[in-house]
Amino acid sequence: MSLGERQKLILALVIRDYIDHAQPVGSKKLVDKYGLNFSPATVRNEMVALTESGLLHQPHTSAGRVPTEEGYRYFVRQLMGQTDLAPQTKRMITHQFYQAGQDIDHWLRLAASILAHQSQAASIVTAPYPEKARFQHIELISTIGRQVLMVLVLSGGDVRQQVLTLAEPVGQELLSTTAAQLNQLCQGMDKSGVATMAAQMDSLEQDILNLIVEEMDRSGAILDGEVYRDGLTNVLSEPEFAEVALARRALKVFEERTFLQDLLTSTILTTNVGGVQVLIGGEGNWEELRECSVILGRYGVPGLATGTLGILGPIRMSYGHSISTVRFVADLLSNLVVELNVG
Amino acid sequence: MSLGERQKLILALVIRDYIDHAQPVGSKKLVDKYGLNFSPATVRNEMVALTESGLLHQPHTSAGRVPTEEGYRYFVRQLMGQTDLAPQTKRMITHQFYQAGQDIDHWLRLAASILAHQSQAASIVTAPYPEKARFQHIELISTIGRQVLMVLVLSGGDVRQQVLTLAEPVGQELLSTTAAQLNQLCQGMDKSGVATMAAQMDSLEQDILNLIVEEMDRSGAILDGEVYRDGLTNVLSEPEFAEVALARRALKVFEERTFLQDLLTSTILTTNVGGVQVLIGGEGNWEELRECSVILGRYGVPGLATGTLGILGPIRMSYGHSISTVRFVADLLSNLVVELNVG
DNA sequence: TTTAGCACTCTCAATACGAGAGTGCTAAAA
DNA sequence: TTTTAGCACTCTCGTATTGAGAGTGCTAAA
Repeated sequence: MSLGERQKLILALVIRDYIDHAQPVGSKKLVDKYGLNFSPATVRNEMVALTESGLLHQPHTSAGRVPTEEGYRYFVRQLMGQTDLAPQTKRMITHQFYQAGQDIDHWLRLAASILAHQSQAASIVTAPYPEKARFQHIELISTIGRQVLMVLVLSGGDVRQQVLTLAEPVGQELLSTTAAQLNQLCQGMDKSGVATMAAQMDSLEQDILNLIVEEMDRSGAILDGEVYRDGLTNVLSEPEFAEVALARRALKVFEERTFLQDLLTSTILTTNVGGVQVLIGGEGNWEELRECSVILGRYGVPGLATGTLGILGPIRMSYGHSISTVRFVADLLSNLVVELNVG
Repeated sequence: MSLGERQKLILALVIRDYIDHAQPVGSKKLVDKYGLNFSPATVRNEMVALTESGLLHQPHTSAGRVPTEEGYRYFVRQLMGQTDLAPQTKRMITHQFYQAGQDIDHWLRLAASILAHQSQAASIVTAPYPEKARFQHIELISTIGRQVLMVLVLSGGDVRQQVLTLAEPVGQELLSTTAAQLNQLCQGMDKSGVATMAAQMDSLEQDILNLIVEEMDRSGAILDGEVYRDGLTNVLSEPEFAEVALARRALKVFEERTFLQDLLTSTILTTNVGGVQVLIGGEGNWEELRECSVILGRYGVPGLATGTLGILGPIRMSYGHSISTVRFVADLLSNLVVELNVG
């Protein structure tokens, strides 16, 4: 599909205008508004061509044109070009992160909030997960009665905690020496190493090592940790979701972990850190996302720890701004991951 | 306001029917459907009285009656009586919790899911927060570079973790001895105790103690920890939220932390553990909740650790079932808190 | 190749109208 | 005194009609 320059211009204008006003755009309006130096009739001719190419669509014989999903895709991939946030927006966002201090929980929550606010869409951010976990350190802490808190530090500064209930109370001293012993034995081991070690132990030590293996296993999972969501109600203000059933179906994808898991695993695998995936109109058999677009990005340090972030909004979305925002926030979070790891 | 027995019966039937069908209910229908042994005309007379008392309302001259907010309140407080979940429902819920193992994160997530599913409304569960925190144990773990992970165990098995960045790298041995030392010094202290202790220390120890004080401070806050939400999209399937603007306004209360904070603090303070508060139509100046009802409960062990749970749905909600569910799940969570503390 | 002119199509808001449901009132029955 | 049958009345809601407005496609001229 190769379009003439004028066709590209008209397509871009139609899409931009439609994104802003959610109204079919007609030939006359287009010429008037953007001061084109050719006539409405010419625009109409080009529009016929664009409609035949499947990039535009007429809701009915005598309405203006509306972009099709294909049209949006062409726009995003060929026409839009690289966009960037306004410097002052960047400063503003950076400043907010700066104020959030060093707490990763804060950062992720803030990231979700900024994404939602900037794009006026629903946003999602997953905590960074380490890619290849190695044992680094363990502590065993007696809390109450037979409950023991195990704190496990994996490579990359990833910290897990887990409560285990023992058959009978054990004093803190014994726990401490056990922990020290395990620390020495397992230093730097990966999952299989710890697993074989577990096989050689018995009772208390074995239980603990098995628990460690279990936790390390989880590190492979994409959606293990907490998921930060924000702006779910934003999508409700878009006119395309005036029909609540549509809104409901779309939001369900973000609300239900199983959907989310599928969505993230299927798209994230093909996305590099710093890269951004745009899914328009549920392309790729996402029936639930038929009326939506999703922009997903990945942040972190490959091979160490990476996480996912993204937004969900109507197909009629300001792609340039949204993509830039996702990319920018991803960069900031990546920096955080680096900082936390390098110290 | 004292009603005759027949009026009470009619009011209850109208409300029950309206809850099920979301349609104004008329005199004839009522008599036919529930086999009343008096005539539609009689029902009409009683309805006039109920309408004058402000318990029922006619959308227009010739429609059936619809409960007013006052009507719902009267129903919930005087007519409904104590309800309980069906034994098989209880078993089912208990079973699900049983399968969730001992992970409190799992439990809370599951609680939100069950509340949402049972009531077909949006649900919310906050993690339990300890009421009077005492120092119990601390561990300091070197993770990467100058980053040190502090794991703090407070009374009641409440575990906090916090990362602190030191001026220069410190070895694990020094960290361990420091931790051991602090453990000895601060055992069982409350916040002010730790604070005075901090004043007497210097450098590393002081920094750590101050961080501990900060964490203990947080224990007073109602909405500190994670908040579990579920079923937000349920609300969208209710006909009263066909107008998306309404749905949006209602959901915002659950989505935004500040609203939620206000809501929980203002209602929870007057609710005992095991008790349930019902807020119908945003009574008490909750403009955002004008079209909704909220049922809030409290779980945990007073004086030790308590948390909040609740649901948000349309005013036309099945109060009996919802209240029973909130109460039942609260009980289960309370048991969990007890178990975790007693071992 | 572009453009002016024009008939044509389709939506949307406003209006009208009849069916249906439910009421309130009155007078008779219990 | 309380309950009920009967009936006229009211109001909503779905359907059909209509006219204005916007935008198109086509044709013929520039």
